Amino acid sequence: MTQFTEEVLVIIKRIPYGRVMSYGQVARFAGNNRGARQVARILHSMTEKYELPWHRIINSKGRISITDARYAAIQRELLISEGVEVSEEGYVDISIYGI
DNA sequence: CTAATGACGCAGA
DNA sequence: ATCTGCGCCATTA
Repeated sequence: MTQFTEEVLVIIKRIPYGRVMSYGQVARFAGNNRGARQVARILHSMTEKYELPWHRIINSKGRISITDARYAAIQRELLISEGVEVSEEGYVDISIYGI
């Protein structure tokens, strides 16, 4: 467990309800402006062990970036259940729901 | 040790 | 909007 990982977990826990952040944004907040990929991998492996709002993390284009269609669908539903508008293609208006 | 991989990001075309 | 190439870096083979 690196310090970066802990920082990332804390940052994600602080994302307010109904808002979203990008991987790169989280990485920068955690002190590593180039750690987007690491953030992605952390979420990929830690989502079931920690109670994290992992669904509030999308890519910088404001789009759901999960390759696994099943999980992508789940994330979309979770966001919608929080009042976030998500298109069929998985797009979110970051100018509204972004940080 | 090298090489491939990927829930990413950004600049170009 | 879509696609490509490059950079990045921990993890895995």
